[in-house]
Amino acid sequence: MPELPEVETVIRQLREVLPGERFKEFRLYRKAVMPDVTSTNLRNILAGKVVERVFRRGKFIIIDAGEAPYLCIHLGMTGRLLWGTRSPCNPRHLRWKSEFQGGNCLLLDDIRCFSRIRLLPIEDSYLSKRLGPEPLGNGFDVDYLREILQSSRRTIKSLILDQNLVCGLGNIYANETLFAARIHPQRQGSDLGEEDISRLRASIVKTLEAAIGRSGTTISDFRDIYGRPGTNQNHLTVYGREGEPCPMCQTTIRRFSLGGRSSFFCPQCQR
DNA sequence: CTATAAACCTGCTGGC
DNA sequence: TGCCAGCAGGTTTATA
Repeated sequence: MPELPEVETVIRQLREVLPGERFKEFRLYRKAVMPDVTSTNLRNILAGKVVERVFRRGKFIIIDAGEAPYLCIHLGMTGRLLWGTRSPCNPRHLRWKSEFQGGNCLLLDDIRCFSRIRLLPIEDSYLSKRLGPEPLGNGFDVDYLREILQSSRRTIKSLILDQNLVCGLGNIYANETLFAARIHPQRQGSDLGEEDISRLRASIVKTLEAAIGRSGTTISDFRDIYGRPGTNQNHLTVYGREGEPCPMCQTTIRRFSLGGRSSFFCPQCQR
């Protein structure tokens, strides 16, 4: 579910409510979502600390409470972070909860339990070194993109999905972006020319920014912190549209499997 | 180096 | 109506 635009939607809302909140108690209902620390341990480390800042790195949500390790949350496929003034009666698949002094709550609701919550040392090596640059940040320019593409024989789709190379794209936006750039998902990285690279970069930025402007894509599971869906699903060009006409040329959109994931493309527009 | 499959989970849909 | 196969926004690890 949550790719960069959905996570961005969530952190922008968290920024409105979390700073100033003081951690009090934690509940863990499914060990798998927080494998490295117990809730008792988490309380010992964070209780009494005040949230200072919330930010995003790729698809990770990071809560900074000052002189403490970062609370780092990844929503996996079906994770939702829900905000409540008290414990809401009905999060269907409650896996984890953080209670704040004063009665506010942050809940993790996740059907499939692929979400992960961890404590990370400030300046964690994974976030700073292993994860690629932000596609909407300064490091993601044409020179960088050319550098990572021209030396690789991998398909362009697997390259832009690789979080170590550029972070935040998932299957929906990889498909949408390649359509916008008129590039076939199976093209080899090293095969792309200067025009392709430049169009690809612009398409990634444009596609992600448009989706953020629409508060993310809700196929079925994504919700913001108040439980509301996004609207970008009404603007998808190829994802989930096998058999339908291409919005540009009316050619029938096709689907095939690449790296175990569905790829949608227009055989006319994308070469 | 690159690609594929499986594993981790649950729920929904479509075909028979 | 009921059952089962297949599929789903992600990531990591193993295998070829």
